[in-house]
Amino acid sequence: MIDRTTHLAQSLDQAGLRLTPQRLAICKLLAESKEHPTALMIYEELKTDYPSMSLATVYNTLDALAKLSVVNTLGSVGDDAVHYDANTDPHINLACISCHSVIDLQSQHVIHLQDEVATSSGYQLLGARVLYYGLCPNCQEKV
Amino acid sequence: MIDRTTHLAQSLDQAGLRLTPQRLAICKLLAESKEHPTALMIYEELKTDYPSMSLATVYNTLDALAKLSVVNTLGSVGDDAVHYDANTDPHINLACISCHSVIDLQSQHVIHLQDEVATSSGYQLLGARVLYYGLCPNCQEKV
DNA sequence: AAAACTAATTATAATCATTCTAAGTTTATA
DNA sequence: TATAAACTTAGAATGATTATAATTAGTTTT
Repeated sequence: MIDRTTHLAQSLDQAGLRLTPQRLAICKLLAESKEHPTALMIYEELKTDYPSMSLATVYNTLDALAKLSVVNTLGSVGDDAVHYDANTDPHINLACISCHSVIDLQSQHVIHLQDEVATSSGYQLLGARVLYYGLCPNCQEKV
Repeated sequence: MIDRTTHLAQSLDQAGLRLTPQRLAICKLLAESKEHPTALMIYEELKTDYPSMSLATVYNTLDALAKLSVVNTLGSVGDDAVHYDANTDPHINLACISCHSVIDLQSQHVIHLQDEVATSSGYQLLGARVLYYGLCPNCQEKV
């Protein structure tokens, strides 16, 4: 079982892209994060270790990873910024439109779903965005 | 079986919002469209009948409908613009990242999925975004 | 192991979807 | 009819993302 950081890095490598320290750091952060970060969030977190890092590099790397279908783009969650998910196994994302958190949810149904779409649609599938949104338990209390 | 345009209009009405001609036109277009339009697409289409229509009104109305959970926001489909879906019955959206078209797909699994998330997540669900993306049969040929 | 070439990064500027603001219109109400 | 509240409009502002140009790093050639 190959770890997720390696998987992302290998994908870049196999696509003929260089494994620069910046790219590796982005892969690592994205692979280990559970919070489905935006480009800006990644940039902010890496600033400490890579003070010269440019936001453009983050966007470029995320684009490359998305094109290689090893990360999914979840789109905005009420905060006008694209969130990314390095977990491309079939699963559900649950977003809170109040605190903008995103969590994962396992489900058998979503695995069947993916199979179904892949075989019956005629599309060459490159990614998925299975996201339900609403108020998380925490934010429901605040109302 | 109430028709979809009426449903959208009633939702605005019941929320205490006025049913202006602009809002009604937006509801109608959105309800009858099969192409999951963006704000700009709606604006362009309504320009002929409503030359004074402002893009801001389109955005405002879409926001209101989304907040009322009677339309879902699909996010971008490779074109950097948010697409909207007035069909909130559980179903799948299939997007082509090349021609930016979006079609619907029925599935039993997605109905179960919605039930499962609603009952087991603890979230107060307000909408869904079940979208698979890839290349449509048409665009596969072009490659 | 320097020269020549290519790829990647950076800083900054440009773009463009979306949101905000202020002014003017329409509708509802007294 | 006056008054206020809700809406629409046009245009300005915002801010995420993308493009550009210059610099740096890596690779290949000789």
